[in-house]
This record gives sequence, structure tokens and C-alpha cells, in this order.
Amino acid sequence: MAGGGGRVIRVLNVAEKPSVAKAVSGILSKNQPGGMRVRDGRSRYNKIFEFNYTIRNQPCQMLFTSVTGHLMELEFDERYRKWHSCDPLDLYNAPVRKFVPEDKLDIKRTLEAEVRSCQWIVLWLDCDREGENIAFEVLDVCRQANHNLNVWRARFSALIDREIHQSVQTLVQPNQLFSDAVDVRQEIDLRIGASFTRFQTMLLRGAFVLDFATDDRNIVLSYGPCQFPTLGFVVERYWEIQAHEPEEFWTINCTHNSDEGTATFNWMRGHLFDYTCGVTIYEMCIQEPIATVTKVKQQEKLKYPPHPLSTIELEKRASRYFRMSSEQTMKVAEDLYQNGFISYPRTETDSFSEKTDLRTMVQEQEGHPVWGIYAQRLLDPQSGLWRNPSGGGHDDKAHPPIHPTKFSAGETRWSQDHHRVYELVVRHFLACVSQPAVGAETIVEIDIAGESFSACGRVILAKNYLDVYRFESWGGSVIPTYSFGQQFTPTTLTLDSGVTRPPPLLSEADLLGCMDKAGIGTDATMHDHIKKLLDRFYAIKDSNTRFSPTKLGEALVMGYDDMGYELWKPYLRAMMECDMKAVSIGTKRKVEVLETCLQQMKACFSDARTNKGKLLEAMAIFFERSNRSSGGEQQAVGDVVRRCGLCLESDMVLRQKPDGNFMVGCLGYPQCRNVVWLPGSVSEASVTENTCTSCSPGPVFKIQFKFRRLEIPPNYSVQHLGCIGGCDDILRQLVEICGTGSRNNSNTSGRGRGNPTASSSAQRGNSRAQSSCAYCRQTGHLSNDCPSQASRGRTARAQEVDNGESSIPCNSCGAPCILRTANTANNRGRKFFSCQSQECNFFVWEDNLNGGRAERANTSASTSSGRGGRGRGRGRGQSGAHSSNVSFVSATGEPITGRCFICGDPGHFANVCPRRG
DNA sequence: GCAAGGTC
Repeated sequence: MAGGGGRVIRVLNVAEKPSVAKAVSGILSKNQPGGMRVRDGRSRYNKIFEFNYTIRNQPCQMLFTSVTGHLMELEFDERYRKWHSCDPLDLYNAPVRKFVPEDKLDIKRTLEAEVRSCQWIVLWLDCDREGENIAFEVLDVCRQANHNLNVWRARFSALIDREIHQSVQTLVQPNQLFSDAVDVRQEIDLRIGASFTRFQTMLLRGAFVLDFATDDRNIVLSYGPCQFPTLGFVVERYWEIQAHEPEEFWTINCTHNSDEGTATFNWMRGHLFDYTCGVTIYEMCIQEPIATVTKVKQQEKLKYPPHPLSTIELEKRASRYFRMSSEQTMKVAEDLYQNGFISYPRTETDSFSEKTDLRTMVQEQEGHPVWGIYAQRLLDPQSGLWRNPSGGGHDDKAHPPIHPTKFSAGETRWSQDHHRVYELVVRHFLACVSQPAVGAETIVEIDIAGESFSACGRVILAKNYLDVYRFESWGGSVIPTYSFGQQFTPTTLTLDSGVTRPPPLLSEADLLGCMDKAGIGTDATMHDHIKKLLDRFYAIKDSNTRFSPTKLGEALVMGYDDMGYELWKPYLRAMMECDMKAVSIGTKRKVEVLETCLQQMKACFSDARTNKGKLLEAMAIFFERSNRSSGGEQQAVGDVVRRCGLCLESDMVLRQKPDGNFMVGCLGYPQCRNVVWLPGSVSEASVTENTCTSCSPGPVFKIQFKFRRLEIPPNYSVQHLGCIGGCDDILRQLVEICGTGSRNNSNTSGRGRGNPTASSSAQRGNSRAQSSCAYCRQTGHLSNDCPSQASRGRTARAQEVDNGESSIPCNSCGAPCILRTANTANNRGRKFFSCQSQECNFFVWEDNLNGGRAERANTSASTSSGRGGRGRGRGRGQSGAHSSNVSFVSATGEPITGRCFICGDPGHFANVCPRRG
């Protein structure tokens, strides 16, 4: 590797964080002539250490600096950065680039400046996949500044002298495959996260009144491959609790008092759900109540101290013992680390290296007023209290378990949480080098009329580690002495009932456990994902530090669940993790994994968007519809016609407005209001692949139009391939003749149309638009009078049981609605109208019609002819077909079909499920 | 204004 002797070379060493640069420099510079010098770089945190060292006989002048985690970020090209700049689906193919963000430029400049004078670079990044990726980021920057670099990677598993010296003498090459795996993760996370976040935010934010937010216009409904499964755990448990049906059970209890005390015997059958069975056995016991001792077993039991402390355990225990949030725990731990009191707090490692000098660490604690005496006992060989710690089998190869690094009896600037975390770290450390607690356990089994019962007694012989680990206890109870074959009459023998209980809501420790098990997040990020749920209003933490979903969190999960997707389950992440592993060991190639995964996710995204009705339905269960003109996402999607010539940033897309009219609008709306209105007589329009040869800037894609025959003059053709770039005379003439669907010219266009009987014109006028219902969008009534509101909030659920004689015209399609009687638990006997048409699922409670019936009937009559096929096109088609399930009407007036996710019954939804309690 | 991953 190195040349022998002679010329001194300069070596730039780079660590992942300042603390490692300092620690490694300290180790390598020890006993070196000239010692270690420190100077500032451009970044105030990342110092540069200088010392001399010899690597395999090559004298080196070492420069040692650091980065702070990733040096680069992945982002979409500028063109796709703005939310309205493109269809979110495009984010699966949009070009991405890696760049050094503003706040890391100082570090980049330091590296560039220092590497120019060096011949070698040694990468001391953490020895995990992320570390390897950061190594390549550093390399990228350094190679651009110095093309003739000799590149080396140092592999070390702990910051201890022997390891460090050994690793610098056995330098290796950086591992491209490890880095590739991280590239894959980054790109997938970015594309999935951004596309789904934009999609669901734009779809739902304006469409519902999000009553938890002061200004819901700024709220972001984010989606991420880690945050959503985390939410999924919370929702799943919540549903499990709601679905729980308490069940009564029966059990036989037996106690026996003697001079020595009381023994409680448990029935070895546990409990029975069958009362008759329970009573029968109980009666048998009562008739022959003499108990015979069939077994007496005495044994020594050990209760072991915990494994050395990893990050997750620290978070879990601080939550359990002090009710601290994982986020706060990490904040405090970071501060203690920065000030030298504890070791690096982000580690998976839960076993100490054999070389660690544990006794010196214990020694440091001997002077503590509370646990100092315990530390002294530990070091006293006479006490026999010492035990080499057992490992939990995890090792991140970069950091030791969390342990105290400096003695403190408490600092004045410390908060209560600082005291708690430091105390936990120290006591935990002292506990894991201690002997386990020892107990003597006695198990006694008895027989009464052929039924077996058992009792357990425990005496603690030596508390050992429990003396210092005050957070744990070991309950013990003394029972009288029994001998084999002994007979006695029980003091009590009772048949008791109980009911099964649902599991509790997830605690923070539970949640961390779920995430850890499913591989969601890393030790350094788990608390971030939990906090994100709270910040995004997806979940709340109650006073008992247990998590439950908010309405928003539940609705989102329910929406995706109803689609049949498991986007809220941990499987996606697990699959990604599996693929990353394959990339890192070279069994799969980076490009192939990226391509496959993104292709699948793109299809999934596309599919989810087609099924967005499910998300809307789920949201409608929990939230009021908003009156704001929204459904931003619904309107935002359309085929691109051209680049916007006004803002020059976004695309212009062809859209059909809710009233049926077509327009070409800029996706930059509302920042950019560029719009081209199309003739009101267009019945169909679609963007083709033909481009206009005369309009610029191009390309301007031509649109295939179909006009309504009766609304255009006879000398114009019904079919027309047109251009909106300004060159198309026919289109311009038809706009003049027929008008457009815009609000501004609707009155004049109405006049110019010359065909007052045309159905579309009746709905297009501004005055009519204002009097249309905000919920069902029909004219003739306002939202406060909307008949479909009867079923909003999912309180109206009906199953028809008889054919009625009365009927009204359907408010939706005009067909007759027949009066029927409901037969559900909540609404038995209540009358409702339901549409007869096979195509329509309109439904309204009779008692909600009140005085509005006549008006509704008129409205229906007048609009039914006008709505025709076009009205139906607005989203009715996808869920309008009759199914074997019972159908309902949502807040929008659209039919919903489905079934309860709790019990599976197609007759109702989960919010009214009787099992929900 | 979107993700998750480093770390200050």
C-alpha cells in the first residue's frame, strides 16, 4: 500500500462528525513528535487537527477534519420543485440531482481547500451503509478539487486505541455497493414521499374543513415510507381496541390460610367462556373440596440485569420510567453527550467490546452521594457483585453502548430531565456490570376433585443489581410450607366471573418496539417519525403517554385501507430494506432495483389516484365538506398542452370544470392565472400527440374537439383538431359564436349562443352557479337545504325491507325514488326514498325532506333533462354501479359502496359498527 | 410546502 520511508506525504482524513475526528486524532497523535495542533476550518463546528503519523513506514503529515453527517441532499430539478409545476405522477421520472446545500457549503470549501495540498485521503466515516454513502459524497467533492488523490477507507469498530491503530494500518477501498444501496433508498423515499404528499395534500386540504388547524390552507398532509407505517401501528391498535367485544369468562379460585400465611391457588385451566361448563366443574369441586398436594417444586430463580444501553432502549426506558418523549430524551442525551457526560447517544450497540475498561468507568462514579457506595461495592472483590456484562447481540460497529464518560453529581445548569437521563445512563451501566438478583421460588400444585390448581411463592435472596437499578422491581410473596401428599380444606373456593379486556393503546415504548421490529427508521430517526405524527396532526399522545390516531390520521389510513393498499403497513419499507441489502451485497444492481421499485410505486400511485374516492369517502366520515372551491388535486390533473407562456414555470393543462366546460389552465394557479377558455359547445376534448407547427414557444399539443351539433352553426364540423396557441381561426370563431364557460363572459355568451334550449347553457350562468348547492352541486337549492345532507356524517344507513307505494323524482337522475322502510339497528322503521335506477344510488331519509320536497321535486324535474350524460361523468361512474353491498350516499351525493372494516358486514360502516362500542 | 438519513 504505502511506499517505504523517504518523502513525507500529506493525508486528509475525514470523519462523519467532529467528535470522531477529535477522538481519532487524539489516539493517533499520542506519543507522536510534535503532538497535535488544532486550527479552525471555514465551518465553526468542524475543526482541523494536525499531527504526524506513520502508515506502513510512510511518514505522513495528517490533517484530520470532519463533516456533519450527509454532505449532500437529493432533490428534484428546479423545474419540478414547485408543487404545481407538474403532475405528481411525473415525480417518478423527473430528473433528480445531488447537491451540497447552503448550510454545508462551508464544510465543502474546507474540504476543497485542504485536499488540494494532499496526496492521500482517508475516509473515517461510520462503518454502516449511510457512512459509506457519505464517504462517496466527500470523495465527490474532494476529487473535483484534486484529481490525483490516492483514496483509502478506514474501517473501525470502536474508538479505542488498538482498533484505531490497526485500522489505519490496514486501510481498504470504499465500498461502492454499500453506497449504492443508500442512493436507492434516497431516491425512492424522495419520489414516493413527494408524490403522495403533494397528491393527498392537494386532494384533501381544501375539500374538507380541517377543524384542528387554525389555518388549514397551510397544512401539509405528508406521506412517507416511515411515518405512515408508524401511523399504521397506532391506528391498527386503536381499531383493535374498538373492535374488541368484551366476553364474559369463568374461573375457579382457591385460597388457603394457615399459621404461616395465605396461599392463593390459580386454576390451571385458566378460565372458561362456557358458564355451564364452569358451574359443572365448580360443583364437582364443592362436593369434594379436600385438596391434596401433588407437587412441591423449589428452585433458584435469577433475574438478570438489562443489556448495555442502546438508543432505542434508552428511549423506551426514559418513556417508561419518566414519561419522557423519545424526542425529548434524545435532545437531552445529545446535550449530555456534547458536554462530555455520556457517550455517543445514537447507537444500536448493546454489548461492550472486551477491551473496554469498564472498571475505570465504575471507579469514576465512586464519589457520587447516592450510588457512589454501590460503585465502591462493585469494585470490591469481596462483595462478589461484579459480573462481566452480557451482550444483546447488536453491534453497529461504530459506537459503544451508551455509558457515562464523566462523573457528575449534578450540574447547576441541568434541567430535571438532564438529571433523569444521566441517572438512567449511570444506573443502567452499573446494573449491567452487576450480578443478577437471586430468588428462591416455590411452586405448589394441588388437586381438588380432579382439577389442578397451583400457587407460587418467591423469596428474594440477593437483590444485587436491583439495589442500584431502582427502576425495576421483583415482586415476591411468601406462601406457607407444603409437603407432597399433604391434604387440607381450602379456606375459600369460589367461581368468579370476569370479562376480557381490549389491549391498551400503544405507549411510546410499544411504538418504538413495533418500529424496531419492523425495521421502520433507524435508532437516530425513530423519535423523529413519532414526533412527525404529532406535528402533522395524525396522532395525539394522551396524559398517560399513549398514542391514539386523530380523525385525520384514522381517515387517511382508512382511505388507503379501503383502496386495498397496504401503504400504511410496514411491508413496503421491509421490501425496500430487503432490496437495499441485495444491492449492498451485489446480488441486485442499483439501477434494476430502482427501476422495478419505482415502476411498481408509480403504478400504485396512479391506481391510488384513480381510487381517490376512497380517501374522500373516508375523510367525509370525519370531516365536514368545505365550501371552498377546492379539490385542487382533482382539478390539477390534466394532460399537458404546452408550457405556460406567462409564468414560464408551469405547464398548461386541459381540464374539465365541474360545470362541464373545458379550459386550458396553468398549473401554477393561483400564482399564475393564465387560462385559455374554450367554446361552451365542446362536449369532448382530449390532448393529442400532434404539435402545432406555427405556434411558439413550442411544443403546443393539438386538442381533438367534439362539439355539440345543436350548439354550433351548421357549416362547422362536429370534429375538430384544434390548437390553442392562437393560430386556430375556427376555435376563435366558435368562442365568439358560442361563448365560453368562463364566469366573466357567461352572460354575454349566453346571449350569443342563440340556442336557449341547450341544456348546458342553463347551468353555466353566473347567477345560477351561485345558487347551486355546495355539496351535491345541483341547482335549485343551497347546501343548508341539500337533501343529500341527510346522510352526511354517515348516520343514515338503511337496508330496504319493503316496497313502498310513494315515490318522488330522483334528485340525481330523475328516475322515480321509491319510499322504503329501514331495517337497521339504528334506524329500524325509518322511511327513506331510494332511486329505482340501476345506474343511480340516490338515497334520502323521508323525515329530512320536510317542506323542501316540492321544491326538490321541481328542481329534479327541471334539471333532470339538462344533466344528461355529462352530469353523470363527474365521478359518478366509478362507484355508481349497483353491487351486492348495500349502498349509501356520501356528502357529495355520490353513492358509496363498501363494508365495515371492523366486522366485515356490508350493511354499515365502521363508524356505526355495533362492535365499536 | 413534500421523504428519510446523517448531525450541529
